[in-house]
Amino acid sequence: MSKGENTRKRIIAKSAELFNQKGYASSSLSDITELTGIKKGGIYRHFASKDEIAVEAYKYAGSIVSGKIHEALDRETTATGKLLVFLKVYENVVEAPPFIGGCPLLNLATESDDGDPVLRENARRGLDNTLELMKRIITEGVRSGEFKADLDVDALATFALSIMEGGIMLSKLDGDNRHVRSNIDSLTAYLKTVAAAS
Amino acid sequence: MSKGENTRKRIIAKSAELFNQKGYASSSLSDITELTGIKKGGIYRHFASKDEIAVEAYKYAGSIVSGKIHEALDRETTATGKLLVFLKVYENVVEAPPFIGGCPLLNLATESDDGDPVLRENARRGLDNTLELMKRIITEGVRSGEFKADLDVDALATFALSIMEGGIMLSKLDGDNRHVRSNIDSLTAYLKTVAAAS
DNA sequence: CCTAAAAGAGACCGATCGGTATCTTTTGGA
DNA sequence: TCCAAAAGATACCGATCGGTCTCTTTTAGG
Repeated sequence: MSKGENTRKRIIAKSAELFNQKGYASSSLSDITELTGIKKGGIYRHFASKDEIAVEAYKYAGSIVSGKIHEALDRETTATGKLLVFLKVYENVVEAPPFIGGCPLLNLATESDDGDPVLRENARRGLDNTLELMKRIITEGVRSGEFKADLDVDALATFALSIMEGGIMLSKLDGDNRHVRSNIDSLTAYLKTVAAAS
Repeated sequence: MSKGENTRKRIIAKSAELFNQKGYASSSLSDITELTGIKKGGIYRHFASKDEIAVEAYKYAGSIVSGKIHEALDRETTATGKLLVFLKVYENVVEAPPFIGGCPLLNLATESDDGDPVLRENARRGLDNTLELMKRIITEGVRSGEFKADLDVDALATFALSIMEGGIMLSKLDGDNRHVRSNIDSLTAYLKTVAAAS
């Protein structure tokens, strides 16, 4: 890996942490120069605009979180267990989120849903990917007989992701993990009600 | 009401719409002068800082939403019906949210949870008030025998609010109300599982 | 109707914004 | 080892940021 590639990746990594905490609009190029120790001239050799940095930074943050989710997914054998992974990854969101600043999808979505179209499109793709992954898990749960045959797959995916994102928002604002954690229990209870009769 | 008070309220109302859509950091004083037709000199006669405008604007947006929720609450007689009101107020969030830009609590929370402490404190109070209102509704549902006696009141309040906020985020980003709407159905189903046996 | 106080306009402040052009340093392959 | 290309620093750009100061206009009570 060339020096340039290395630098580019360091800029992306540091910017991702910055953006996911302060938000895109509140973060400046000067913040990035401070964090990376690279002056503006050096940064703009690797990126065309602040927007391009933001897009790459978001992809990076998303890939980190996605990686941790997939790791945890591999350790689960049931659809129920796999669905709960999405919440459990954030069960210590206050002190130890999978990526500093919390859920990149939630942060980018709320910042861009009435604004910047290119950032919004990236967020939309992240939402779509996550929902699709959940739906595959749920569909497999139906196929294997773990869930009722007439289960509404889309509705459950939306429900689980909403609970996850909503819980993250509450816990981060409150500074207390209890919201995410109690949502894990509540969703667990709900999943039992959509399980196939045994 | 004096001319000054009137102007102050107009600035707050317009700023609230602006902030709830673009976010606090992305909105400038110049945006406010354009929206209100009042120059900076005039604006700063009524407010000490942009922060003060933001605080008042958030209170205003919150009071509008709160008003609509309470209206709808009065039309419901059961705890189940009242809890669903919080989601139903947002069932057309894409084209017709109770306040333009979506849920002020969600927007302010995600923008301030790693930043501005005074805005964050305001968001925290909004969260607390909403959860308390929900808990009163749930407690009354337990007392009246609508819900199981051993129901975890805090957990259900957290659950319902998470579903509401998460659903709003998904629907706004996706540009489709189906997430909020399917969450209404899912929460309805869940509430039946915590109802007292009949 | 008069006038003092309230309200608002306009011009300006230093700081910082995102971005660029040019010059210097570093890198790594021939 | 040399040297061209890659990488980065420095200095600068116009625009806009939040905020202030002063002057003019409007308002409303006596």
